[in-house]
Amino acid sequence: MNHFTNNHFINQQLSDKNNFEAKNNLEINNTSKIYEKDNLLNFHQIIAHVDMDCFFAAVEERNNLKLKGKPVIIGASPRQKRGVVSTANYVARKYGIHSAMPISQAYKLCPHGIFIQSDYHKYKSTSQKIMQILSLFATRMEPLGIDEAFIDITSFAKETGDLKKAALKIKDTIYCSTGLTCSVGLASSRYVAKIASDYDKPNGITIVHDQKSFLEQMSVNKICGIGKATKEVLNKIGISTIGDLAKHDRFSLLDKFGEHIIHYQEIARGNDKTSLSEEEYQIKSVSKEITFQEDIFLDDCYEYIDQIMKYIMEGLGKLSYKTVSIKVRFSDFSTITRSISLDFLKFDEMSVISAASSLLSQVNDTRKIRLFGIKVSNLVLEKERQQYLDEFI
DNA sequence: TCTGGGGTCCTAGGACCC
DNA sequence: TCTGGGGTCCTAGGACCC
Repeated sequence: MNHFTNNHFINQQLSDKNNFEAKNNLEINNTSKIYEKDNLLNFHQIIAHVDMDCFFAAVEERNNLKLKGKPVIIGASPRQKRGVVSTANYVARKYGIHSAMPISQAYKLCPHGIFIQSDYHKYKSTSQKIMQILSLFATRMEPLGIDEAFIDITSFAKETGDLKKAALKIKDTIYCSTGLTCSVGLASSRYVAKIASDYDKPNGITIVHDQKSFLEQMSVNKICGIGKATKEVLNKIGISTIGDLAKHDRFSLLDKFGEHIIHYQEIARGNDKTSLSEEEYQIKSVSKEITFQEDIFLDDCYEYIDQIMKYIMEGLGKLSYKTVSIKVRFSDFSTITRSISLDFLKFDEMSVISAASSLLSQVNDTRKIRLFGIKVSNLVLEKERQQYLDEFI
């Protein structure tokens, strides 16, 4: 039993890690007491954060039953010198393998593991199916990457009248359609819902009725947006838990971190009232970068421009762009970017190629290079580009 | 240990305009 | 001769997310 189920302002954590079917018979922990004033069902908005469990690895396991029970590691090939782990299933995690770990290290930890190179297109089609299902329950929806999303389920939850049932319905529908499990967090704000979905993984449901007691003892970096760098600075001034951040003097925070820290403090205080965006998601940039197996000379980067462009044009589809950037990472890992905004919106390949070449020619450095990439941004839909052209003519 | 790749958002300084 | 202030765009770098 965890400390939250002992708390008077109870947050429900409902889990069954082994048997998905048994979910339907789940009971709320007997010690739970839900005070009406703290019942999430009575809040003006109910946000669910749905996070697929070890998504890439789970898709591979579903497609190949022979993988069941084995350590599965998705990412670069272990034969490659450079590359990292993208996703490791729970069996692989027992060996100490985790996301972002160098693949060479993962191989040392678990040489008999099943290493699979990630196939983004395969995962993308499953992701689309999941997003479609989620939209059935949502009045508003914000995907976050390929395998998770926030959904506003206020109406659905209130109609159902039971938050646990509502969460189970979402999980069931995804499972029946894709064979994959996910973890769900329910709260009155998106940030708390996100922390909640992470609280009981995999295949869990966490419902937060009282944000304050749920958040108080957690490390500040549980808040999405507070990473390693910010955490270190916060720790130095005596802030280690979300409760500490909530209590800290606002003006001294403003001094050290600037305006944006106030939003984080409001989240820590359980005051985040922002709702999900009504606008449809539109991509803001398309990029492609390559890390070379062996460092190369600056002059050799030109050879890769064509190859990179193919990816970018594919990703752009009907979007026009205005800004072209290049990124160069040297062998010592220091990185520079150079960018240029063109006079007019463009949609052709040649404009990127010539802009990227020209930016590259302006880099004056003799160090060898481990990564080269191109990005286009300031994207505009074809329809809007036409309007823009009409105004000019 | 040796650090991918695809994104988003923020900050800060400078240019430029009114 | 000295020089405000607001707004917007551009560029570079960095933090952070999955």
